[in-house]
Amino acid sequence: MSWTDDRVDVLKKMWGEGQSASQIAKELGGVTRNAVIGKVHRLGLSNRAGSGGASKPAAPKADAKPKAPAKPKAAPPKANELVEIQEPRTESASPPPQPKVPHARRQIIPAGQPLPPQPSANEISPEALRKVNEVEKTAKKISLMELTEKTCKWPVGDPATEQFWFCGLDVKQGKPYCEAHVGVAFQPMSSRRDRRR
DNA sequence: CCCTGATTCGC
DNA sequence: GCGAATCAGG
Repeated sequence: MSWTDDRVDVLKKMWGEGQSASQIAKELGGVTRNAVIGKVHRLGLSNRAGSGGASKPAAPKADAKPKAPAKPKAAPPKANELVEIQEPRTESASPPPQPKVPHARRQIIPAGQPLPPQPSANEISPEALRKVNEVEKTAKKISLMELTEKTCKWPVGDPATEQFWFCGLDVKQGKPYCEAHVGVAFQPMSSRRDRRR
């Protein structure tokens, strides 16, 4: 495969959108992410700015924020616009939505066997715990059979009841759990030491 | 282990 | 110009 004009076009577009080199490579096909990165450099748009020209050495402030949406597809209508703040609580006093699942986390753990890591008296960062609780709401709640090498295997609930499922979110690479659950699963472990090759 | 981009250097 | 190998970091 060679860098035809339109392929370079796709490259530029995607790179501009903040797509990763590997994603671009996948999209294009026939090239590796290395090829993409190499090309990106040769095109001189290594710095996710490219547009405009004015290649500035960039400010020393290397502050990369999580990419801005940047969807200049449609020109934003400007001028006289009234920002109307919709007061969420008008006359429509709809009953409080209760997607609340009969979860209810008891203090006592029924199981008698190798229940999962389940945080005990351990001191886990409140941040991590907060995150987990949040994750449990958005969890995919998959079943045992649906577990794969890439799904969080963090169990929720009591296996003896119907309210039992596995998190199922994307794992945190290598780990058996998603990011949040890895957090409470094993915080310890000495920090990774310098990995020399 | 997975992934990112950056660089190098033989082709 | 190209991109695999390698580097450096998350």
